[in-house]
Amino acid sequence: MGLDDRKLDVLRAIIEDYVSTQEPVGSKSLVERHSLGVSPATVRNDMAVLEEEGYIRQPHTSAGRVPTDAGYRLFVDRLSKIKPLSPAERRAIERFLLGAVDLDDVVHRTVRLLAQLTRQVAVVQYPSLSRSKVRHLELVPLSTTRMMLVVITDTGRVEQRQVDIPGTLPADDVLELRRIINAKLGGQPLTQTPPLVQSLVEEVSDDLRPAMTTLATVLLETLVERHEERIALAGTANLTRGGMLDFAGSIRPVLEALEEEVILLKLIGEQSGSTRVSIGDENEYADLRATSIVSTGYGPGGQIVGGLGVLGPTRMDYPGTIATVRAVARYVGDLLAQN
Amino acid sequence: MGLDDRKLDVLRAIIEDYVSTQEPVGSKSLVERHSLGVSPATVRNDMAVLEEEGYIRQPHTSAGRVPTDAGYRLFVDRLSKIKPLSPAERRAIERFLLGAVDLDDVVHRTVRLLAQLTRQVAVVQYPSLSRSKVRHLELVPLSTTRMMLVVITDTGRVEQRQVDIPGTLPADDVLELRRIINAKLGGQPLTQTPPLVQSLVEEVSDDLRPAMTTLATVLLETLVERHEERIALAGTANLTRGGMLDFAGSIRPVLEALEEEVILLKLIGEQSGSTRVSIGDENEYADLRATSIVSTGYGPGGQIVGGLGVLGPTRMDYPGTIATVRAVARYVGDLLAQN
DNA sequence: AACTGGCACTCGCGGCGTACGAGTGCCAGA
DNA sequence: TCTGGCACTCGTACGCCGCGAGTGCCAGTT
Repeated sequence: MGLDDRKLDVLRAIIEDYVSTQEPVGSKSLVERHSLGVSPATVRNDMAVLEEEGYIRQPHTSAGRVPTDAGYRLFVDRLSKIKPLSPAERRAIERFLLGAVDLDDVVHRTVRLLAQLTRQVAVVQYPSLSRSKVRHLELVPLSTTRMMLVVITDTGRVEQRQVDIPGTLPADDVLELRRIINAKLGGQPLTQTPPLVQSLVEEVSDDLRPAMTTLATVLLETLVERHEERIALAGTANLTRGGMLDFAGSIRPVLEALEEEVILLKLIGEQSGSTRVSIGDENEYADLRATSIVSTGYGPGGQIVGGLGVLGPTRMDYPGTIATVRAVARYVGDLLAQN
Repeated sequence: MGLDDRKLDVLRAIIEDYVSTQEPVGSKSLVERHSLGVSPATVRNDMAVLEEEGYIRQPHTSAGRVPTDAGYRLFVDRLSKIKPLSPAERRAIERFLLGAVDLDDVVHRTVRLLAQLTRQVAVVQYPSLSRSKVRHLELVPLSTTRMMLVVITDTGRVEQRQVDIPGTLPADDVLELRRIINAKLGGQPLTQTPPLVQSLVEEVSDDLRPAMTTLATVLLETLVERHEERIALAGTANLTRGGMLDFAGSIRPVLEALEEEVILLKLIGEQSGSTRVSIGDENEYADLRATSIVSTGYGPGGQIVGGLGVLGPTRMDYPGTIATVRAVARYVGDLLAQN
């Protein structure tokens, strides 16, 4: 038993045909469309073995074969070569991302670009605060008892919160608070800030203490506890491609899952540098068991600050999608490095 | 001819039944479910008239009647009373919106709340910059040749852009620029800023002029030209309710339209105070001809700073939806007034 | 031992004809 | 002006059947 080279060729051919036609593929059409050098009967024997091993299956007795999740997995791991991008695609990426003016813009352009190139649903995580460093903190007085706290990170993210100060605070004190906070937190990774924020309170004179205590609380909330991560989404309309033949007739659960930021973050968030492919069942969310996710990390230089990826039916063009996702991630990383 | 009261009652009954069952309604079941006090035959005559007048139609000869867009329009304008919200709904709104910490949070909570209550797709426009006043402008030096420009509006929006300054700029000059800009623009409606921004350049000494010119350009771009408006969206999964019987079998064009911010803005953006209902054909976008939009403006006090609304199949519960949209808008306005 | 051609078998799909029944329009009578 | 009755329409569900793609198996060839 085991799988010799020809059986693997057959599997690859089945997957390629099925991905492009979306119809179960039979032994006869296989030999017609690929130069396998053997007869349909031989292919049938190979198919029987592949089915026994769980890489393909028959939707019904008198139909052709369809890849299983395990089949796609084998294909992705060992049978497919990453397609190089066409020059047209490279140009599209550059043109699309060029001219982005701020982080929001970069993220939005990226997610739309990904959706358009892969014709799948695209997801981009904003640079994670936990991978960012504090570049600057600003305190803007809004009234005598209220100010705005603005945190700017080295990845370009800007978070802001309004803070009610107990008692009033002269302008000089505001400057002093700002100086102290920046001296302590500036340049520090956000993951390191909690102990530093705690210690802030001890650094100020007694009369500034109440204000600093309030600020410290808000800082911790803003930077660590709350909506720490953000997500951008595009291309949901692509779910309806292929006449809804994928997704067992209902894209509802998929749309619902896509509205849950928590789920999306688990899927594409905070990646390592390598590309990850999650196929069908491998996914931990039952609602997404009919989908595959291709995701990777991105960031300036070799550093990873966030994740991005696409989600589509298990029947997807893995080599092409993987290539596109990687290329886009690299371009975005370069773009961030320039700032 | 003309429509006497009973005919209008019949139309109302048809719409109510059709909205709840999603099936063409016949004369017999109508008299069974409503106390119209007449026989099916009479209802049939009324139906014939209503059909002639274009308020209802038959999908096919041997089927019941279905409301037309004109029928819904008449219903909304003259036949329906706004449903008062249930206490449970009021409580849900309060609970959901309470505890929002900043504008982003308010908008996100609002849009999810709307989607949940109406079981439709919800859209919320961020407070429009064109309806906002400048509360404060901040210049944050990031390096010797680059700074960040932060604009804070009275509606809580914070826009920021990085600016490359020609030549270097001492800290004192930065403060001076900030002072001048704030003096000129602070408290001004953003719509009034373009001429003011122009005049900024003339107000500074020669050595600050290049920097101020650059800043003025970026200010104009940020405040007026670029992505001026933002949108939040939720509940797209609700489009698939009712087994895709609405939308003529494909929700694809609807999803595509929802990804176009420009379209959404036209639909729900910058409203007057009154609630607007756009039914089916009335909509100018062909892709949305199977949908209705209920939208209204919101803002602190009597002022309108943005729009919000929901989008669903023409077969929707108009009285309930209108009531919910209005109630949510009022709560959000109150919330904004508190800041 | 591996491959091939041939053959009988399976079974999903599409087309067709039929019975059913919900719903209608019309008309004569109250 | 409303009502009951009646003939008519027509979309849908159902059952039947033939087609054909595709299979598994086997005997024969290399």
